[in-house]
Amino acid sequence: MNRVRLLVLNAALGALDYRLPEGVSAPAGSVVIAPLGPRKVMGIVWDAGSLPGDEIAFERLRPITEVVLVPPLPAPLRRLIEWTADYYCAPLASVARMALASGGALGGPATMTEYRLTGAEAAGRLTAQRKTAMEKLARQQGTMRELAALAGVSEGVLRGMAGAGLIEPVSVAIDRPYPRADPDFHQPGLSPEQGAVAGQFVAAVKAQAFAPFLLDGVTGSGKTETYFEPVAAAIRAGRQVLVLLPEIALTENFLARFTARFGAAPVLWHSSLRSTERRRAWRAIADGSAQVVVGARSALFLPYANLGLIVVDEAHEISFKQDDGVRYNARDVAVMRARFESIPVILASATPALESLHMASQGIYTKLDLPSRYGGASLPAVKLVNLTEEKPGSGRWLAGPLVEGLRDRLARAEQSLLFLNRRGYAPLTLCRNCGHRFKCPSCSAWLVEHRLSARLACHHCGFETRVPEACPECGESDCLVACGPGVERIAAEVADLFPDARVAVATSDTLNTPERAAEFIAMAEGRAIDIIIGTQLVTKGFHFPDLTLVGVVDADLGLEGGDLRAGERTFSQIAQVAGRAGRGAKPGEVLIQTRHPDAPVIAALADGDRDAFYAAETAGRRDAGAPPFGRWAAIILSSEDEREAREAAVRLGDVRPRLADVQILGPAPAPLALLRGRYRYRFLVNAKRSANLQACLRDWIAGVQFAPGVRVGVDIDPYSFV
DNA sequence: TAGGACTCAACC
DNA sequence: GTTGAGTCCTAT
Repeated sequence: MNRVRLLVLNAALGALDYRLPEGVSAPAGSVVIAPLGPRKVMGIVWDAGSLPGDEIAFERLRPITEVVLVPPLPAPLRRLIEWTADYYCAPLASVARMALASGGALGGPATMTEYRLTGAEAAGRLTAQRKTAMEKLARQQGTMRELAALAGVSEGVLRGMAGAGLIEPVSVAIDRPYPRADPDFHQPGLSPEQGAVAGQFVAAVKAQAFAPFLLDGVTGSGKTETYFEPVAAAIRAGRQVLVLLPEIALTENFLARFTARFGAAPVLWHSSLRSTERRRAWRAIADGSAQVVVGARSALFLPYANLGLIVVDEAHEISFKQDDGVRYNARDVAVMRARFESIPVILASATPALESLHMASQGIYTKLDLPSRYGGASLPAVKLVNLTEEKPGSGRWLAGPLVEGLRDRLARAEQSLLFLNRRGYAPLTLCRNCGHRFKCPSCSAWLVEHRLSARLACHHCGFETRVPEACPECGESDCLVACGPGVERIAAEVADLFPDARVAVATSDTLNTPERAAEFIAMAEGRAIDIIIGTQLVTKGFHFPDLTLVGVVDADLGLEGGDLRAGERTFSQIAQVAGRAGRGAKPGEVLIQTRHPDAPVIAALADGDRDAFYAAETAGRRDAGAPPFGRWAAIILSSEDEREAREAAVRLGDVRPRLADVQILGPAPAPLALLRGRYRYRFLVNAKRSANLQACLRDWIAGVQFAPGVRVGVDIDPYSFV
């Protein structure tokens, strides 16, 4: 019987049965278009008997409209989708949607227009710009945008040249092949330690079996060069590699190193790809021609035809945890994907997550260490600046020792980096006259002043407004005061202290495109910047040889709020940013400003004693029943109506399961009680490892019928506690 | 009485 | 999630 069960890409529907027209074949994993009521939906043919759903008489089934011409999703990916949906309590369709990149990668035009020189002589005189373009574009072909970049002229100039018949359009297939990576392009000289580790990785790639590794090495120990060897081995074996990076802002430096090693850029995947690039990458990944894919977490669910290795770089990074839509942790899902694909996976980090270290200590992951700093550069000396003794002046945030350190580096023509994980100028603006505080209209959060753009912005929902002249509450003018520091304010302080210093602010606001990031890196490497002031964006990836001083403006900032991983996050963030100092021949120094020099995290940073920190943190987690010893989950109930949200929370609370190994806290208003116009109530669930947490949550929630406006979100292993 | 606001159930 | 049908209400 030609009945197929589809996983319809619609979270509320899930499985629906269809009829396969005569002569049409669609094996499991096939992507199809099917009629649904008056419209069409995309779906995936699922394995017979593995999706629960109603059985409907064959005569009532409607036929599938079309089988999409892409390779069927491979079985290991289908298992991964099932596992992810089950583990994170998410609809199968929402997970499957990530594999299809929301479907946008599938359709679309098959050709695009590129341009090349016609070879025609210019009639009459040639403008200087056209002349340059003619010279630079000899034997080149590309889109207007690409050619404009190559020739260093605007697209307008090129359009003019097209009109004059100097360049001509050519229609090319949109899915041009990517340049081939050459595993032997440039063999690097590895240290004996690196060589030994790389050898184990290469053997694992050749073995083609599930093998999870934890690559533990301090910043500058050459982790990237080391894991490039198994990447090369996979390329040689004709298999694909996925490298996950936490932030796309990091890729600039990574791409340069990759290209130097393999002679070609890898295939990039991230959420802001243009639709044509997305389609091209998706198809190359699905047909196996994309050799190495470098991407953000969303690259994890793509339908690789022939995956041979996964690398998760900076594996401790919390940005691998997705906090909207399907709430999954790409680091953990990467390990599961490697298991389903029967391939090795490498988690690389200088400050591994406690969970990863625990897996290694249990013998589940193989831990490999890269101890010494590659090239012999020494680790920076760390000093604490006690802010309760060394008080910066009023409206100032840099204490004496840090100011002296900056002065010293300026005199020696060396670079400094100031780290403060807070964008904008000031996190709170209030009225001196009436005490009015500027709040976001749709979130329970202050508006952050951004002086560069003269705006007040909400960092949760994107709301922005001009900074008003007068207080909207009392009407008084000239009464608004900025409270607390952001990077822009530190930059102002530095400019005031050292008017001649060349200062750059590096945040997601200022480095918001690859071009701007590249420009910043070029300036920093070219020593056109004396003092870099940045958020977490600057904590990793960058390698500036002349940077010898790192100042942490407020080490206590990340410890506030008291969420589970505050200590671990602070430790890894400051350890990472400290690793930016002294990467060249000159030794580095790190100054950490704090009001709590005795806090375990801060003391461990000062002593450079990672093991002491991990030991203390492990003990704390064990006592709290926190991961890796117990498990946490959060349930967030939200509604645009406060009363509706509260009532839903109370009703769910009334039917809470009473189990010995599951403890339920709440409901309580979430710390962010209002987010994007929705009122939020929260339960926290702490379970022993013996409990079946997901089943417990599913049964619990399924027992309550919620009002239509109420959304129920489950967050397994939450990172954000707001 | 046309049209808007709203609820509800089906979608295979 | 999206859609169309059904219901109720109001402005004209």
